[in-house]
Amino acid sequence: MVTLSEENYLKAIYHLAKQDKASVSTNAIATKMLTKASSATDMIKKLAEKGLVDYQKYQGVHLTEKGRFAAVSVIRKHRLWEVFLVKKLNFSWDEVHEVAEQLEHIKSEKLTQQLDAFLDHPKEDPHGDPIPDCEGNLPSTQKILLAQIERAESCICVGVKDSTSQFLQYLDKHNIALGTKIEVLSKESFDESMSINVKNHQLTISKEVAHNLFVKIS
Amino acid sequence: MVTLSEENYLKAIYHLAKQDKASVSTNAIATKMLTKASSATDMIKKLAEKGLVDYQKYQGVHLTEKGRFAAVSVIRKHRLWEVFLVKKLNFSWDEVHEVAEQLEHIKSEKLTQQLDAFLDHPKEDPHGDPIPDCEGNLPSTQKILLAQIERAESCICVGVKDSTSQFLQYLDKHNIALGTKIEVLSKESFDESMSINVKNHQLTISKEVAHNLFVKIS
DNA sequence: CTTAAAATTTAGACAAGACTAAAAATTTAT
DNA sequence: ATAAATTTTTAGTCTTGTCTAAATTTTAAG
Repeated sequence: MVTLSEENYLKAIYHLAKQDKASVSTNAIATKMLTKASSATDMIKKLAEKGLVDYQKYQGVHLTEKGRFAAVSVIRKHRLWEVFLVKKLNFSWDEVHEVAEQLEHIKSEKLTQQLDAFLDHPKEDPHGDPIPDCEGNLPSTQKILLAQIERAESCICVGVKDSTSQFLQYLDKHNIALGTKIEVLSKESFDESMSINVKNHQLTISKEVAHNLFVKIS
Repeated sequence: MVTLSEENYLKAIYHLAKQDKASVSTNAIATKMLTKASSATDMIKKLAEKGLVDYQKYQGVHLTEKGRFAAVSVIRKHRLWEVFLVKKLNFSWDEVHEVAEQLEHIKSEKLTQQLDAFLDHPKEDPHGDPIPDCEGNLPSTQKILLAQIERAESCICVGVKDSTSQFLQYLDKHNIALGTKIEVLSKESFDESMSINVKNHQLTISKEVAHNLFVKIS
């Protein structure tokens, strides 16, 4: 049995590990969990005890296969619930995170399966993040950050990196949603700001925005 | 903020108090919570501290208005989720309790309201129990136990007192569901067993069954 | 290669919720 | 009305997850 707290740590480790394949440091975990390094160390020991992470003192951790599966299972539930909230209960994409953080810990195989079916086996959550299947497989996605586009080119918004409500509401305000076509007009080398066209409106976006929008070339 | 454990105690106290208006004893609470009297005492003190119950040493507890509202709110969520599981996710009425015990603790006003609307403001859960409205009001129900019927008479099943899966599966096996018409043919004074007719099948039910089925006279 | 800085772990403490054993209050029975 | 039985509370302990402060290890700088 994996506790609620353990599930949250596993999720944090999973998200931190995705970036590079190296081991995840105690400090990184503590920062992500908004807790102290000593608390992270304590939890790491419990996770290692249960075979969910590989751990050597002072060397950080790796998820084991068992730990990765547990983490991905929680992420699957989180994203399915987000879809439910938006599609069925009229939540907007900036309101779902907090509630999904609670719902993701509900333990019932049948519930998850039936919810998945009820939603027609969605492939992505409302922020464009892929939903793992029940075996823990994630479809590999071909998305890049808008900031990585260097020349005038057309692309489609397929996801967000930052899903705080501040950022999502900024996107709403400028009519940018998943599937929205974005034409890059120019890029300012001085501050990395970009001039783009969205639905026939020209708009200048900052480096911060460009670094938090995932697109695919269209 | 009311913790998960506190919510469960409040629910227990609410259910125990319904029977008679007298105060609820420490032992009764401990028994219902499958815990020890000393643990119940500890929790009672916390609830009293938070103004959720009135408590005097050795005299048992009463829910305060605040405590009653908190309890009813949890019961409202529990029953709404049960409806969701049966109506939308194809759970049967004997499978919902355990999952609803988890879902009832999710904290989000908006979630509860939207769920209620999504389900078309149901008045009863899948076992015939009334769903409190968002202000904590419960419709008063006019149901009696089948065992209280003394003579040949026709009635309709409107609820169950025991909702363990053993009992619910017994009812399924004999084609008794909410809304099913039950004709009482005779009652045996020796053991309180009853002879009834359900959908043109005659059936003898024990005292135990008759004491756990709610009906209304039709 | 040695030392200073940074990261990590250990030790000891605390709050929530539970338990056991023992003490105190209430209820029941004679 | 008092003794026995039952109920309830208290005292002290345990586990989980957290914290602070101190000690240890690793990393980085010179």
